[in-house]
Amino acid sequence: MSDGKTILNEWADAGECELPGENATDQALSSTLMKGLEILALFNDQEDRFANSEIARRLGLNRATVSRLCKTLMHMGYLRRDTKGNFRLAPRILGLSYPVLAATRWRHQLVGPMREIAEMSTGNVTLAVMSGDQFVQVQTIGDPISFPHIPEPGITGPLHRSASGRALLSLLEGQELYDKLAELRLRFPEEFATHAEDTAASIARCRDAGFCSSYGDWRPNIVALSTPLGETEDGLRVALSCGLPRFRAREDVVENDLGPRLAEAAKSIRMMGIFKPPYFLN
Amino acid sequence: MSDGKTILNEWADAGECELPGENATDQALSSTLMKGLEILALFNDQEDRFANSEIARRLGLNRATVSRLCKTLMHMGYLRRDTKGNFRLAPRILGLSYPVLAATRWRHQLVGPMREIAEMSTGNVTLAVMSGDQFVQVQTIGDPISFPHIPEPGITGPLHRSASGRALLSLLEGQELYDKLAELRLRFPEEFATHAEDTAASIARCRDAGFCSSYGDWRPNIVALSTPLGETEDGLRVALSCGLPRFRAREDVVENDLGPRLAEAAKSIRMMGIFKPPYFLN
DNA sequence: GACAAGTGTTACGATATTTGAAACAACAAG
DNA sequence: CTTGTTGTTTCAAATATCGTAACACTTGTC
Repeated sequence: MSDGKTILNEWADAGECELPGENATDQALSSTLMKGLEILALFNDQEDRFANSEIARRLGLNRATVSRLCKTLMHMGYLRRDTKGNFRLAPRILGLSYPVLAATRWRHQLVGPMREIAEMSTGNVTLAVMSGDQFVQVQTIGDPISFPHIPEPGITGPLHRSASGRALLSLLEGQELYDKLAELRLRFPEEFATHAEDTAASIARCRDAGFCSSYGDWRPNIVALSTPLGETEDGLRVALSCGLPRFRAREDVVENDLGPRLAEAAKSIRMMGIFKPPYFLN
Repeated sequence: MSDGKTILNEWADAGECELPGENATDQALSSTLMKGLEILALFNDQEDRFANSEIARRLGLNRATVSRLCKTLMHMGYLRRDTKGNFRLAPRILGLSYPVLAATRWRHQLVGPMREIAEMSTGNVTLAVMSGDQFVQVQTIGDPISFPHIPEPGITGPLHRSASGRALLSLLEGQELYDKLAELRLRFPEEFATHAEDTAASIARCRDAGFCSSYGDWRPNIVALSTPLGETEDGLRVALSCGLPRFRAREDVVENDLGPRLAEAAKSIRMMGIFKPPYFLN
């Protein structure tokens, strides 16, 4: 409780943060590179193809500019054209990810425990790491059929509006937490305010009970549980989460059975010595 | 046999291809975007961190330029700094890949058959697609421990110097094959010549016997078998491959037992109707 | 068939972005 | 305290990028 209040105070302080210089076109950043990356980031699981003009419209760019950038991206092998002339991501883009996957070998050791949790909860189980103002799933266990989205490494979501994200936030302390919250507030002003209390409560819950829950905060029909695992030696913050379709998740079961069991599983995973434990666990 | 000769002839023709205009700085390509992407592509499973000056040295760029590009990449969330100040890929880069994974749902249907092959062969089994002048693994089954590299989606390799790549090449016919070979020859002039005969033989083998084999052509200590599956509706060419440590792979077993079995498995996978079958299977 | 509206690409000149040199601070090694 | 790194920033010069315009195509309508 008092933890929650403390956080909310830090929160309020985070109101006065660096507005100056941010909205002006940062002359130290390469705008061309940004545009190219923004094109790649446009694609998602719902929209896997784009016409040139559609890209131009969404990013507010000239058609000619998009044409040249896409040509470059194709030349580099990250974009392809399908039979109808639309742009698609080329499989080669997976090659950029591989070094990250290869660097996180500890994932493989957690597959066993994750499977157990998946069976116990009859849900999806995921491993997420913090990356900037998002979490990124790096390992998933689950049935691709029973869910609307396909559980795969690479799914990203908001830190402040999801169980995984909040468990990750609970791993931060002091200045670092302060900075991250300021960043989030800056990036999503309205959303941040809406979810501030829930986020604070979830962070406190992670510290006190070892897990937090979210009822559709991110994906409307998914109830999620998450527990902070800790930090790897190379500085990645990791959380373990579990997702259930809403209709199958009774609140009292989630809070009094599943949650504690997930926290328990996290505890035994921490015994493996992969992670530097959260600061609040002595 | 005659097929192999035909290919070799096409090969020879491929000698006279567009040298002009290629080496000059293509004014239609965005150089800044290319530099940024080259920075990201620098990382691999062996080298997962770089100092600013090291990047500058490898890409022949000014330190100041690299500083600005990396700042941009960090701003976009694809690069991070570790505690020692080195640049690393940020997990968020996985997010770029997810749309590709989500678009290839058929992968999941093949996990079962792939498991069977893995048990049968006691090796790694992978699903690879063609992307530009490389193959990219999109699904892997196997033991991360028994191999020097970690089997994961995102591993890329050469088309002309690997079993997977050659099986993929065997899916091309006519002009398309011609063009692809020309592209490969242009990009790897010396390597291409060295492996030309093996590549031609492997492509012929895929047509005749339904599989091809490679004894360390790509990874020195790995013997690989591969079979072409076909083409998906959205134009991705797919091959199914199997890798074994060399010491465990007796050549006669590979050629007379494992190979035919892999080809057989491919045949039954093709019955699932996911792929447009190779042109040479009427 | 002819027309109109839309798309994607290529020139080309103007302009704005990027570039490299130089200076700086930080740091490590001698 | 040097000396040699490294990473960042500034600034003017230069170059690469941008938008306009024109082109060839496609698509759909009448």
